[in-house]
Amino acid sequence: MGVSETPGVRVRIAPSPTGFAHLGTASTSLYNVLFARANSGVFVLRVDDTDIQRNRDEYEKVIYEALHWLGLDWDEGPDKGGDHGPYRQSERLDIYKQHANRLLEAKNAYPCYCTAEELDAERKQAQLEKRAYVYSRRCLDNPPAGRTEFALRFHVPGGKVRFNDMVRGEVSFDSGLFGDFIIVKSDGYPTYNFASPIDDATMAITHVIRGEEHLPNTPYQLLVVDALGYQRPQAFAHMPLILAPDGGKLSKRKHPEANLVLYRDQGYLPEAMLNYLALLGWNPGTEREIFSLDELVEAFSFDRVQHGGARFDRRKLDWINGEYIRALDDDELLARLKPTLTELDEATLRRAVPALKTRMRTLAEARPMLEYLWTEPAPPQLADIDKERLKPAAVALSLVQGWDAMPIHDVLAQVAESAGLKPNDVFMPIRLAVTGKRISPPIGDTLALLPKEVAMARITRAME
RNA sequence: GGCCCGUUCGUCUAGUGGACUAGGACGCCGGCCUUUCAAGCCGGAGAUCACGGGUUCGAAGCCCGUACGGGCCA
Repeated sequence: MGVSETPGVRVRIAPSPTGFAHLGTASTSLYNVLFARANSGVFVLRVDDTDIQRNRDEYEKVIYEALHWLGLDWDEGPDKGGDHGPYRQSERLDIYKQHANRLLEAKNAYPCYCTAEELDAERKQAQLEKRAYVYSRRCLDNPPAGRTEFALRFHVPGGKVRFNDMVRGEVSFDSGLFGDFIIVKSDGYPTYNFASPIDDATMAITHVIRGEEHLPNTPYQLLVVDALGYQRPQAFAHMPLILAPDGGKLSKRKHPEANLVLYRDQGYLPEAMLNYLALLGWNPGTEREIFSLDELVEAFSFDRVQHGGARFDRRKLDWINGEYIRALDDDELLARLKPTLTELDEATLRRAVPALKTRMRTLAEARPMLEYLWTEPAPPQLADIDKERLKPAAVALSLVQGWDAMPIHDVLAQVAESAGLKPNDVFMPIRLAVTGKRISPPIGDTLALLPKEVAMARITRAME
């Protein structure tokens, strides 16, 4: 599309391994990958694990697994290595310490001995006086003596902080409103707004593409970068949040459906998922809706990204997923279905695929459709008239040449016609007899997928 | 509470001052097709463009305010 490449692009995601992989992580990763690929850049995975004390490895793997499922692979990361490691924040504590010392020496930071209670009091006082709270700078001007426990505060120089956002254009904040913020907590751990810009700078990240929730953090991080004498990223892109159906942020706690692998387990195709995620907050400016990853790389641009959050709509996802399933060729669909239907032999499944294809929005919907093939259904309660209708059908079926969908269907259609009935008057009792359900594949397929003896036995049983 | 972001059919969105009697998609409703369910095709309902001022010959689109929603900080 004539979009010129930016050389040397390096982008990153920095997920926290705090449980399951979140939809937002998938979405952010996707946009990073799109940008990296369009610019022949490098995609870095960094693990933001400074807050986590337990089970780090496991949660990290959960994220890897989810991203691999989507086909969003990274070039550098804890598991892959690279020239800008280490890629876990927990392994970079020395780096943060060095940088903190630099700021301390340059008087861009100072120790703060205030207790939580004192700070709280300051804040309440400000609220009482109805003015915006900023730290009093007591520990800069006149630190209390005799205390040993301290945090490190950044000495905010004041003035406007401006930066370029590829989604929103130039953004500016007044740093006079910030107050001196904490960069190292009293336990020695860096805060997010300290660690993150250091990582980005030392990892030579050129473009920071992340969720809109980080927009207010950006000026703090830029202040740190400037004070350290690093180059700022060339640009940021703050992507709209994925909202829950109720309009709030999709949170891990309140919304179990934020869990990415759930969608895999429920039978969504990764390529459909990516397609839908891309459309949440972005549009191509045309009426086209279906895009492969490669096509997204081609079509995507930040200036067509929405500024407000977008609600996650499962129904639209369902539709897109159905489109992808229908577009799969039979062999491919078979391969995707196989792992979820271990009860069935491959030959049977292969025969079922064509009939299933237009009937599924998710892979998981194949199961209730085919369950009768390995589970004997309870004998149906048929009305007497239906039992009567089964009799000529059973006779005709027993005489059928070749147990295949087409001849079976034709024979049953004849039975109905010669009895002066609508096809469904005959088909439905058979469907019920054989599957125990009102919904099943087309009648010929429903029968042909079962061995003839089994099908006949179920029909006979239903007539009793 | 402060700062920031946003507000067009139920949802995702098109729209960058006249082509807007506001377009598309999902969903919904109806019809056709049909063997149930789907798929497919055709049609329909659905948005006083959050509200109030202003600028302009002309505003969904620009400016100001209000309301509401969301995010961040504590």
